[in-house]
Amino acid sequence: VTAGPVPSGRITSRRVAEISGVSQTTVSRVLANHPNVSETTRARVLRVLNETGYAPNLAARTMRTGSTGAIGVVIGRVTNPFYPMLAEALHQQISQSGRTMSVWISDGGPDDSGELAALSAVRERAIDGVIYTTVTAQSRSLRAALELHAPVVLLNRTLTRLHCDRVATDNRGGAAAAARHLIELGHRRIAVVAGPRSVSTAREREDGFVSELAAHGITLSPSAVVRGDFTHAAGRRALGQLLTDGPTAVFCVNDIIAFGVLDEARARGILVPGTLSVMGFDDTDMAAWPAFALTTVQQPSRQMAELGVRRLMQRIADPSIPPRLDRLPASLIVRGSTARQR
Amino acid sequence: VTAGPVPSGRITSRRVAEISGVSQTTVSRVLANHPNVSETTRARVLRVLNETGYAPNLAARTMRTGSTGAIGVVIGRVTNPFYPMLAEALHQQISQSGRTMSVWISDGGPDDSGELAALSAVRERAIDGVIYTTVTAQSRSLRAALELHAPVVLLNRTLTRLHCDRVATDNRGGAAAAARHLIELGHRRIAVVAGPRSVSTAREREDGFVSELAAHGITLSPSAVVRGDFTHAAGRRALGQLLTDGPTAVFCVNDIIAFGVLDEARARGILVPGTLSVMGFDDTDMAAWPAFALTTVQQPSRQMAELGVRRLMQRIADPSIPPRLDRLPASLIVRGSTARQR
DNA sequence: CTGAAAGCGCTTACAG
DNA sequence: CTGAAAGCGCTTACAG
Repeated sequence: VTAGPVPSGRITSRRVAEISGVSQTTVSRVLANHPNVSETTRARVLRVLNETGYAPNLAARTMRTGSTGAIGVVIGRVTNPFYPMLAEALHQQISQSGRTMSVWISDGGPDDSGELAALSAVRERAIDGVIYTTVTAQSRSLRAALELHAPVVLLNRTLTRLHCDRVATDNRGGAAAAARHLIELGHRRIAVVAGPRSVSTAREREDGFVSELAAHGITLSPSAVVRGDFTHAAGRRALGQLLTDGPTAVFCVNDIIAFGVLDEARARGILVPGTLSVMGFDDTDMAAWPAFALTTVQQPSRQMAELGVRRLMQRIADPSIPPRLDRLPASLIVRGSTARQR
Repeated sequence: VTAGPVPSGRITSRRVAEISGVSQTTVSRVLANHPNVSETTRARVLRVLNETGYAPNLAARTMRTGSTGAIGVVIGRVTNPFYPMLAEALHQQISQSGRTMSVWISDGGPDDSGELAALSAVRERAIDGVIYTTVTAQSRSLRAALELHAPVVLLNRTLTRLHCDRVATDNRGGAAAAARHLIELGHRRIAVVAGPRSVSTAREREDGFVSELAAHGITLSPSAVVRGDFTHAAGRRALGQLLTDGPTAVFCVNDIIAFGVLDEARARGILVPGTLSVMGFDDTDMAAWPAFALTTVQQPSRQMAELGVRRLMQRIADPSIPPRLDRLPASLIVRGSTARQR
């Protein structure tokens, strides 16, 4: 009887043991820095380890320990530059903790293939846990993941009343600050370019902005709120629709939409901020470029990433701790795209 | 003697076998769609599989088959939007083939931590192979990976005289097309914003552009070539330095640099394309926005991703095939940032 | 301080 | 058509 799987090709700890003249157990002990190894033995094994360029087989280790060292990240499409930024911040945190990052790109639809694939990976124990950044109210696989008690953290976009760790920006507070900024500049005819109500970030920013206006006695006509997706093209289209109302300021629920609005204004010869003030939300790199000089609300993406990864590690270490919701503060960044209303 | 590793918590094929009243071997056969299973047995096992929500343990499968189903991707920083674009294209290809994508972010330095971590992952057999997109002449870990005969593909940036699969854009050809475009528009005082000579893409584009100018009898003074990194800030700085020469056109070795040049021109009140024509290379999404309307050279990033992943699969399937170099054609995209020299 | 042995959860050659 | 068994390469409790 000879069951013959594919040989590794690479050197194993057993081979290192043979060469060193010790047991495989001892090699494992040296690798784990176990104290109970004599100095001479340790030195001998370390030399062989170095000479052979031994690297432990992760699958074997995973099989024994149950931990893969990989973290899944479900991230939004690159058409919104906020996601690459967030992905890079997450990568830095995950790498720093000595783990690997597996990525799935997702739009956050009801049966999104990225979310499904990530769920599959948790179920197959290919990853230790997942950070979802683009869930929507329709996400079906998220519910499945939670039923399996998979280690999950919702970052950026969240869902209410879910027994699950969540890390998000204080979107309402940030949007309220944006509203106060425009009010202080004397704007009264204000428009909003919003997103789908099923997306928490868009909804919270829209509501936070509208509430703050209301608190200052400003109500928006229904035609002053245009809803689209998170793209440059949607921003361009939205401005076209809003112009009939003749607003003096437009608040966009994220930067990429604001860039679209700015570009449409540019194409139509509308002066920003002279004739129209424009605001965004995110503070992506481009917002600071002279082409846009966008007044916006900064999301603390590094802190979000740091806290999100930390929460996931805690969840993996102890599945019984009660889920937490963290809201990180957003800050107003004033640039050249907003000005006093004359 | 009871050696007690961490229990999986999730259901195993052995447990499915118990419930179904068959051997674990039979469960494996059903999972593998093996023909030698009676229909009644298959139906019974499938029902239990469904009811229990069984998912195979990847580490165990990897241990047996030697394949992880994961592909590593080493990608550049998000400060250059070309990389998120390329990463998304690679993700699509990798997902489509039913595999997982592990990501490392790298600057491509001599001992870059991202490259090192990716090399580690291949050595530990955590991934089946790696696609490097940011190697430089200094990359040390790449040489180590090749010595180990790890399945490696160089995508985008390559190195010459390396026994290794490479997929890249025809950078020289694309840059030559850019040169002809400017010449046809009547430009003679032309400047170049180049990158480090150790980076193949930057070097090939610079050389291709300069050679084509030379072929048309135009030689550049040394001060007409400014070298920087691939950032918006470097583009802004470069234009400041180039202005003393009074060029009528600037070719930038990538889009992000060109955006910096355009923004510096905007900040200084220099009219584009009236006073200055500007060209880039990549054709990132933003290049088409009214804010930039950048004439540029399009990289075939989807085809690059498709071919890169295919080459890696072939390499994994058969390590003995001779390495190939694929050059994909680049195409000129004319927009509003270039005009006839008056 | 050191080693023999169990076992993580699969796949697959072999026997019936 | 079905099952018992080997073995992938580790970690770790147990014995000495």
